[in-house]
Amino acid sequence: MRVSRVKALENREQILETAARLLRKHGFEGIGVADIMKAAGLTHGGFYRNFASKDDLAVKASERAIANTTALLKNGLAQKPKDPLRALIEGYVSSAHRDDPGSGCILPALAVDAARSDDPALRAVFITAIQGYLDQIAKLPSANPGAAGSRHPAAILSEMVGAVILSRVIADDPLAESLIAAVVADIAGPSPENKSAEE
Amino acid sequence: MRVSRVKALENREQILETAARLLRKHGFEGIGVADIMKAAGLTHGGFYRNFASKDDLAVKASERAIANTTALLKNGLAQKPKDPLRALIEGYVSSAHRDDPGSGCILPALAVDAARSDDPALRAVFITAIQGYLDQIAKLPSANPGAAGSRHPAAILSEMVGAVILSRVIADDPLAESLIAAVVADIAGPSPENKSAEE
DNA sequence: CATGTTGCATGACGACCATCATCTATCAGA
DNA sequence: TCTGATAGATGATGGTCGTCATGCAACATG
Repeated sequence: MRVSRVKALENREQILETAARLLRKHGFEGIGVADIMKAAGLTHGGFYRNFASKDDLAVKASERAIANTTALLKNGLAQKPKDPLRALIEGYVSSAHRDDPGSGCILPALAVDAARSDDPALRAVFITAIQGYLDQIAKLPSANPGAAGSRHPAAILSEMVGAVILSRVIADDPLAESLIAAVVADIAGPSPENKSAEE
Repeated sequence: MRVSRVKALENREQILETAARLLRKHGFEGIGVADIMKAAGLTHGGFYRNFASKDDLAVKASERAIANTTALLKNGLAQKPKDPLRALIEGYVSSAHRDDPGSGCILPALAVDAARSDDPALRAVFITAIQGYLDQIAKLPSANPGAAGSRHPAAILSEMVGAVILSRVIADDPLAESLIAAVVADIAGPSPENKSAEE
């Protein structure tokens, strides 16, 4: 079953995108090569012509996932230049992000799996991702020049990641919504529409 | 190979403690029943006389892990009644906790695995654990009655959990230490010994 | 148009896994 | 002391997994 070169490239793309989604959803050990290939519309046979191993796929798919979400992030922030920190947090710490790990940030989805791995290449990908987030947050104009002061980017990122993970555990429990609301307010301050009621 | 009743109880305890440690270290899918039993000094044969399934063990071992760490927590806090929030954070967001997931809090270790699970019993255990932490934090005398104000417990817990997870990813990188320091200072304020240099 | 090349399907292999059946040696109660 | 009960060892089973060998059909080059 040979296929044209452009089709072969499309297939590889499809494998990468599918893997990026399924690995985030099920974890590195929660889904197998055969299932990923099947979801990509192929059989498991051609896998090792595209990737050296499942670990190799994990690295490439993680890089792809990061690239996709950072692109989304930049687009989202560019459209809301007024309060970028709030825009970031409201998108990140949200029920939509909680309910769709397959197309969300890799940190709440896979950081724990990466921490358990002893593959240096995989860890490097995640370290770079963390650094990227920290740099992005540091560049954000401090949205809270007042009482709360401007916090260290590592503190903000930790809170974002932890909030998404905890909200995924409690998921359908009403507690999840209040947790999300509390964290958004904690980082970005009280929501603008309620601001007049403050002080 | 029958064994006395007290010995049988000891064995069950040993399985639980070993499982609580190894599951936190490797994740629910990262270690098997046979390896847990071997580490507990037994063979895999007697497992199903003690537990209904591996999922059942995951529930019981998670409960055990929570009981152990909350006991440690209460002891630690009782010995430092001056600034309990700081004591909590300095113990939780620390390189010691980062480097030993096997005897640490289950939330950074296993919450992601629990979120992926569809076992209601397992999820219930983790929801209870989160609630317990939130209640404990809420009861803590607000250590920052000043500028930073008293934050929502969910915000503090999210930051704690996220910080430990991220620090485990970057582990040996020097970035890990600065992340820990930044988060501790963010939650508990500047460390007391440096306090005179503040303001 | 001819032919060597190659992407992918089929299928198999060995390792590992959760689970269970069976056996046996020892304990606990009479 | 005798005997039924049982904790745990041994071993097997069916399933899943990552990985690879082989074969084929279609492409790209001449």
